[in-house]
Amino acid sequence: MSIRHGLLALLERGQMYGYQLRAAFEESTGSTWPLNIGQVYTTLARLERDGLVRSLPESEAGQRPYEITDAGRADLTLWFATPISRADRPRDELSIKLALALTTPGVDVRAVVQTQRSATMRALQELTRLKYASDKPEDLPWRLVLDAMLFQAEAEVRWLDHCETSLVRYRPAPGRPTGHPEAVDRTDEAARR
Amino acid sequence: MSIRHGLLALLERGQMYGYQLRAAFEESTGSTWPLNIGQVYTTLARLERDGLVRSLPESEAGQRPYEITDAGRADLTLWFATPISRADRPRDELSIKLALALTTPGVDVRAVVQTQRSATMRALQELTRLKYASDKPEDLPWRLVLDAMLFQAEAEVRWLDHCETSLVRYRPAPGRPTGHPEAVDRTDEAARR
DNA sequence: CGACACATGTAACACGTTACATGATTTG
DNA sequence: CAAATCATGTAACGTGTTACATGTGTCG
Repeated sequence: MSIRHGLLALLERGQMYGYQLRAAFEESTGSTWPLNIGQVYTTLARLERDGLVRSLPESEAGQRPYEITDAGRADLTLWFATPISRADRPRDELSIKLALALTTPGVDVRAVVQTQRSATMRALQELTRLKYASDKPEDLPWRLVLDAMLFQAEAEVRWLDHCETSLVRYRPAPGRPTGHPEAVDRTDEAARR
Repeated sequence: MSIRHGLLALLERGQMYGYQLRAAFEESTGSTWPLNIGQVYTTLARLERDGLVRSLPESEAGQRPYEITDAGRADLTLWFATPISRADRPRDELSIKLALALTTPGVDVRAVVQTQRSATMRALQELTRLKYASDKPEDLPWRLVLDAMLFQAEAEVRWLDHCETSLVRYRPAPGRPTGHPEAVDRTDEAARR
């Protein structure tokens, strides 16, 4: 649903053809999620089928611009007016992974948490670097997208720490022992940082 | 990729058939993301095709259990050992929406932000209620999944506030005026809460 | 008996990615 | 000229959702 409405929003600024739409989309969102061109065309075809856009005659240079229709404008207005609910977001793979790790025999949950934490911390640094060492400091849309990722990564690190803390007191369900009984907690908990 | 590995993890606990797998998956993740049964069967078929699980003869009651193979176990181990990177997560529809709202003519960005903020705050309250008024306080996997959602929702609210702050100083690109010049900021900013 | 939960599957569709085919234009 | 970029499309596949078809077992 994301791209569908994204293209509609871009077309609200004026007529554009596929290649332009991809460039505009990536520019608006800071090239964080590259948009593949094939999907632009298939999405445009679906939008036209649904009456939300209208394709215009191909130009002499072989470009086929599209324009938004009234129905498309209505759809777009609705999109902007409707908040995105938790329910219609994709499953969070990380929390599923952690939840399942807890009940899967032979998995060192703390290792999983720590590996993820390192990766997320690295991502955090890279994002911070991008934020300050960039050539487009004036670009508010881009900065907000970047900030969203920063906020999310920070929350993830906090959650991972929270998981680690919770784990200390966790008595695994019947199965093989984990190799780190709770008597050890103070030692390596303090040593790791 | 999420469910594929999720099913593998569940099968690592022992043989199970489709219906059981769905129940176990939903129980592990707190029924937050209901898993549709059709997908369980198609995913199992793909896993079998790829040699990660093996289907066992149908029982007298018409149940077809599956067991994980060595290849499946290897795949699962790799999954747990590999952190989930920012790159392979789905696009964040909310930040795309906000980014595009900024450059779409006729959109009241502040209204979009505030509507979303209200919705997210409501979700936050509901999650908090669930956390404390639940009949499964002992269930660590479920609690961690819930906490992940709480952390994310909190981060989202902070980000939305951050957006609103950034917006105050934002001078929209050439186009029609927004109707709330910066001279007004102190008034409605204070009145809203 | 009839309704409901259990259980397996299939079909159709939306969305996303990768890869390929095909040309026009620009530029070193 | 050759290579890169611009530009449009299609095919194949993975993943996810909804809906339907089908049958068994249980319980009021």
